[in-house]
Amino acid sequence: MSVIAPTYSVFVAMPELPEVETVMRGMRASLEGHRITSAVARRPDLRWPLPKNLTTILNGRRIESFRRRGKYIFMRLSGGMSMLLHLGMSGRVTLNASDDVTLHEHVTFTTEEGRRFGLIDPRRFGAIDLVPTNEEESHRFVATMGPEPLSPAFTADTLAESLAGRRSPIKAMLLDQRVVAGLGNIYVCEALFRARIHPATPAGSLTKPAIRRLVHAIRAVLTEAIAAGGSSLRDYVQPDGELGYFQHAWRVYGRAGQPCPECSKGKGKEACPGIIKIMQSGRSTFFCPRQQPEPAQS
DNA sequence: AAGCGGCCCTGAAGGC
DNA sequence: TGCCTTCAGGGCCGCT
Repeated sequence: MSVIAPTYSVFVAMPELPEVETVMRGMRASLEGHRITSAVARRPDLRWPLPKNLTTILNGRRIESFRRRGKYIFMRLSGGMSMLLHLGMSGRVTLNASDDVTLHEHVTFTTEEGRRFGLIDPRRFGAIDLVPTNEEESHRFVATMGPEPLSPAFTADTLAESLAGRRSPIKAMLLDQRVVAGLGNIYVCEALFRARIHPATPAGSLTKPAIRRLVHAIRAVLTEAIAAGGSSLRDYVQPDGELGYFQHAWRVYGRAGQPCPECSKGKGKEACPGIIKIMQSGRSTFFCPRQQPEPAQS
């Protein structure tokens, strides 16, 4: 008999790559090798209709492994089937929680080994689908997705190629999952700040040094956030959920009106107006106008 | 065809 | 206190 960890839930406010990675690691630690003995779907759809035979197909299968692609989690099952999971905006996973069904807990399954998995998603922007394991990469959710930002395939050269000729603001381009996988509003803001790039810069006008800084900044912020989320998951065993601790490391996101953490360090900080918020394509963008000046017009 | 706005959904937060 | 409006955003859809 295996040791069952204390009850906990994995909560993330806005699941981007690091949060999805954290959730996937929690699922792997709790569920890998287990056999599903019951599955329940309490509504027919999330963002899209659930597979009609979802619970029937899950039932009896062994959970063999997990992997992440962008913001999607693949749970590979015995018999050559994979379940895709997207947490949308408000997705939360409970593992080994109580038998009580939580509000907005749309899907639940339990394992022979005594684990209970629950997917809670109030806004229902999340998704679940099934796909044969050998066809994972051609599933419509991931087929057109760009490179994993932490993989060797994501380089200044490949990013420059994607951005060439594009007049959209770099902020919008980085949110496009076809350009690079897994980034959302928070980490795009953070990466642009670290790379000292104005979010409205036309993507195709970025210089190669700027693109190199951007690739480095994206890798750094994601790596740090995964480390923080991981430690949060490892240490965190309360039932009611809490943000991973990386939220405290945000330098610009959600900090409108506050001093810029970079400008505050150096001379001339009185010339910095602090972090400001603008709207781009209906999304909020946070940046420092002094660290990230508007690009020179040419 | 690139680019952009609208839409889905619920809960939190702010205004009066 | 309570009701109302606004905002949050991932990703798809449709219009230009």
